[in-house]
Amino acid sequence: MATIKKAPIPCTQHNHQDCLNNALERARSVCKKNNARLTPIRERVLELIWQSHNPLGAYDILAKLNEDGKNAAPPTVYRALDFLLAQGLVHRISSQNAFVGCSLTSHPHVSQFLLCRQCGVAIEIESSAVTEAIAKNAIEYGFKIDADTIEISGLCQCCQE
Amino acid sequence: MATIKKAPIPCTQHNHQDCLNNALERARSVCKKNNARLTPIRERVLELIWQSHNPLGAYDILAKLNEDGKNAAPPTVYRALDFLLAQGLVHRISSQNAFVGCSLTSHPHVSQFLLCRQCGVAIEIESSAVTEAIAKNAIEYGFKIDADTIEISGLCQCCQE
DNA sequence: AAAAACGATGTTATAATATATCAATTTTTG
DNA sequence: CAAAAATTGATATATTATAACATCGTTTTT
Repeated sequence: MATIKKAPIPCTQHNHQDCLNNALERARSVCKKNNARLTPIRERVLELIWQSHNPLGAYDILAKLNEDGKNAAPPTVYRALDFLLAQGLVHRISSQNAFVGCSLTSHPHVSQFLLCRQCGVAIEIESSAVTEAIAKNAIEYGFKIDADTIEISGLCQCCQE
Repeated sequence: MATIKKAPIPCTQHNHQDCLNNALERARSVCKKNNARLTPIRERVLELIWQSHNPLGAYDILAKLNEDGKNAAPPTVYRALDFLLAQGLVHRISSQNAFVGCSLTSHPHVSQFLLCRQCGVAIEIESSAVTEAIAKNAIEYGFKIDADTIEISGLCQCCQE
């Protein structure tokens, strides 16, 4: 029954509860389709990551997880992250050793982000022009691409005042 | 007196001594121009990084450095790396927590690599099409770019047999 | 040339990120 | 239900990176 609409620009005012709900709903649907188990821990980790559009470190996730009264250890978080990464539900932001929810429904192997160095927001983009330009270049070198990882740092719209 | 010629494709057979010599010579020239001091430690670290076209971890560099009989500590290496990064002489490969020599003479703020998951080679590319496609996308989001970081993983030509 | 200022390095300790290993438990499968 | 497989718990440790302060050397100023 969900209406298709353009996702909001993360760094601008928006109803973030919608982002969270969409992400969780999509996670359930993806896992069902892949016959993968979205266990309570995994769902909780995804929910924590989606508290904002800013990448979150594994140990920050761990701390938030343990605010519930649990006493989880690092492997708990990293295993949940591995699962979510494999399902294409989160992305790893290498330049920050942190993790952010995937905003897109397609191309799970492509990861293209604009990262604000001020407020920390991660804006996921989906540029076929970029993907194609890279593919073209790879061909020149006889290189066979598995995965794109693109992390562009700078200042988001809101942080340019 | 150096003849301008196209750099070899790193994963293919080539006279690597030339790569090393070019890199060191360029380092001296860049540092002179920037009025920066290419001290013995810094030059040695750069030399170690240029032992191959594969990104090298900080602690691997440290180990090689200490093979000379020294007993350096991590900060020694990280400080040298910070310097070399600032001079645009090496790049950080975030997805590997490793460092590789810069093969190009221009655009020190742009970092575009094809990374072979088999042999580990890092092929630095310089695609204005990619850069422009990203710039165009950033404009859509009102995003002001500081630095591109592009790390494409896959299989290099030599590893596709 | 002596003193001061600055940059580079040495040294120790520790922070931050990530994984290996094995045991216990839960879920699924036959 | 029993066996197999997947998930989680728990402990230890590996890997990557930085903070803080002391020392040394070079350059600049007087």
